[in-house]
Amino acid sequence: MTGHLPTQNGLLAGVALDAAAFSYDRLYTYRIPQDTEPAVQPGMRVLVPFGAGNRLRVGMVLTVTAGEPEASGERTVSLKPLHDVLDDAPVLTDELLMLVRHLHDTTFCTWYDAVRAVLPGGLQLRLEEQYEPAEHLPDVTLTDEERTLFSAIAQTDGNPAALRKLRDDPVSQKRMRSLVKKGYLTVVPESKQRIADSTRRMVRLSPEYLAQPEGFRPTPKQRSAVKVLEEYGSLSVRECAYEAGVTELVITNLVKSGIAETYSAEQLRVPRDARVTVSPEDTVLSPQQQAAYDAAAAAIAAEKTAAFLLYGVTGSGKTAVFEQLIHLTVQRGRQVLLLIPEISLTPQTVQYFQARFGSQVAMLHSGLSLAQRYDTDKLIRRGEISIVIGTRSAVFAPLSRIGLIILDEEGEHSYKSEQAPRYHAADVAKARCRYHNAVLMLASATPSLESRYLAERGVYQLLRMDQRYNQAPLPEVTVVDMNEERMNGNGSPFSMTLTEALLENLRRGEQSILLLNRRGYHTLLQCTRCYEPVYCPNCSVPLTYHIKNNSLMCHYCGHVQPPVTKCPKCGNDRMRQMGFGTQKLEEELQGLLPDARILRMDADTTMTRTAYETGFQAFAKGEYDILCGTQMIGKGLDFPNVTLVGVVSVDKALFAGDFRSYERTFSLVTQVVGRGGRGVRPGRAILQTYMPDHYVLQLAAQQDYDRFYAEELSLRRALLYPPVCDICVIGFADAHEQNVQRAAAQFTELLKDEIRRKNLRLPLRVLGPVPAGYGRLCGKFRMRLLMKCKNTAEMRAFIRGLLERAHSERLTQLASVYADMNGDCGV
DNA sequence: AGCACGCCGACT
DNA sequence: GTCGGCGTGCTC
Repeated sequence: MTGHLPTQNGLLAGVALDAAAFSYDRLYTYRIPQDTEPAVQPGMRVLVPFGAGNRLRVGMVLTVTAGEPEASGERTVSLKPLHDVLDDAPVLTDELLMLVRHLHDTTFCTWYDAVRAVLPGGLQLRLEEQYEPAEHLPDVTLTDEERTLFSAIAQTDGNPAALRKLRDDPVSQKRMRSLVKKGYLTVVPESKQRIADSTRRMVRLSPEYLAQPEGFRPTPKQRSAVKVLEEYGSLSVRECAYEAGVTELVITNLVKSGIAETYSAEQLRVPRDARVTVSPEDTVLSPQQQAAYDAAAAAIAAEKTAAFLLYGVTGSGKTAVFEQLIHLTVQRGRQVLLLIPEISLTPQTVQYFQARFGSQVAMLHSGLSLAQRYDTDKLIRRGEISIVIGTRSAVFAPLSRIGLIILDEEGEHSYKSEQAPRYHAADVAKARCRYHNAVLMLASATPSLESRYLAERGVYQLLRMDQRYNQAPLPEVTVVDMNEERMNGNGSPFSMTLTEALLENLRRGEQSILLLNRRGYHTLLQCTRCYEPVYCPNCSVPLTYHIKNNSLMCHYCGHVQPPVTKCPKCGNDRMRQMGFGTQKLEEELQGLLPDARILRMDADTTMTRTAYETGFQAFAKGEYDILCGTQMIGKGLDFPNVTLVGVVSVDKALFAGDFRSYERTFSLVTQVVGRGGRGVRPGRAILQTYMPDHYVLQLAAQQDYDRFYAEELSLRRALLYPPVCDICVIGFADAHEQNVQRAAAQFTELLKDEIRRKNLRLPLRVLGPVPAGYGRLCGKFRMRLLMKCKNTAEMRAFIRGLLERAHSERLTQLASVYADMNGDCGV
């Protein structure tokens, strides 16, 4: 209707803004000035003016379009232009841009949340504001303080360090703002990349010297440096000085006199020295492994998108199948993404694959420093990496020719992000496989109900490996009723059966693994009069006593305090230590078996990854007799000498308040039992419980996944839980309980109203709101509203609408609100 | 989130 | 009469 207005068919950029709140997050359109250099493309970052104050913000260009005449007119005229282009070339590929859209469509995040997830680490920009005296000083009076500050700023003469000092001072910060307002200072934002390429200053003999050494007269010290250079060719300045036994000054002079020259060389902050020591050609697969391999290999060769669920019992040799599929994919000139659930598993997995594929393998996980991540991403982009092994976030690795994506232990909940964007790695992997015509392989000894259900419906092709490699029998499992032990007067955490088995194993020089899902020494400190345990001041969770630092700790928020001697509730001065954790377990065990060499592994002892690695290696080498710890010992590589697995107690995990509690416990027990008996000797497992008849423990003891699946599925059908529907969690959190309750109540009303107003026909059942498992965590009260629904685009749009209305009706001022499709419903 | 606009009470 | 309190609405 305004088409008659003069329009230049300029280019427009759709920009995702950094630091945009959900309520006003959308793609904003900016005019691209005609002479912009370099040419703006999707995937480049830009600086744009935003809001009434035109403050500059970082944004990511997602689209570039020609300004259409009909959409232009008055609107186009008022569009603001881009302020600056921050990248010379796109930092996101078309595929990664597609993933940004996918994340935004499926996970209730802001556009830039999605951008941040796919943006290679280290490329994150920081916006720094520099203050400069204005060119034309306005005629406004200043206070004395302002005048003093202004002349101080003028005196720094643009020296960044001096300016930063002034800027970081809270008192001058306020005055700076008023100086800006009065027009004395202008703000010049500068975007800084946190990590840059690392280079080393290298030195070599100059061509002039090499052509005519006689023409130069080095001093004796210089001569020794020249000797080193003649021997090594080129090396870093520091190394050269060190080798020659001189200071770096000598090298500087050597360069001055024209004998040598320096240049800078790229330095990678990740090791690149992996050697191939094992040929994948030598691997021989069992018939079952071969069958699984053949099915997936056919799809890889056909370069057709396909998804497989590899159900392989513990010890069936899934890794060898992966290895062969990876070998095939790489031979065909395509790349592989191998995802594993935990950082602590990466070193072993990487070692295994580097021994077979050398330095084509790279590791990518959140434990890397920003610099290491940056360098790894650089190598991947350059195409020097064919195989990326990593945890959840590695699913965004900037590979360009993916042929195969493997998710090992696919049911692990670490594959689901608990922060925006709340994506599941498998979902992203599917999107990438579709884009690349690649093969997706989900693998597990205990596939998630969801995956197994999809396999049944033909979405995934099910590949079964139900025989253990080398026909090693599964451990013989004994279930011990701890109620009987108590009645017989055994108050220790170890039943007679387990004690005897441990002794027997020790005598035979064989190794044992003990699982307990409780960290710390005692689980809690309790008053002998009112029985009240000592709680964390931030969370509604009892504190755990740790003997090593003699303090009470909270495993949720990290709170540490000295043990109390008086009950905080009733003032009684007799406190008692209750329950037992891994530390106490270790101590009791040592008392029971004084000669045993015991290794404890849990989140406390393995704070550093190296500790975990060395611990595992030491155990594998036989330096310990018994490994005891929490869930983390349930995974990991084979320990052939382990012939006894003891589950001290997992009862509590069955009632964690989440509809997945049974599934998780089944999976944990099945996996840890499967750790045993992998070598030539048969294994046995002892499962201690106060609920010996509980079917989940019974089925785990029998390693009967199929029956567990059938039982659990009928339960989920009856109660309407995934996989027969989807669950969207709406979470509320705030420091004040009342606010959370009010926000949750208001949201529920709003939801009812929207259902009525929009005449929603989609299947939907609402549960709650209910307080989350523990009322308070990290000082915040939490509540949850569960929406059983179908995860369709229509439903997601409805939920997005709810969130938008919650924001516009200022419900978010009471508490923070988020939506998470198929996220964690419990604790 | 930040900024402007706008509509009311406390002041020179 | 005006300065400034913060409720309301918008951000290409």
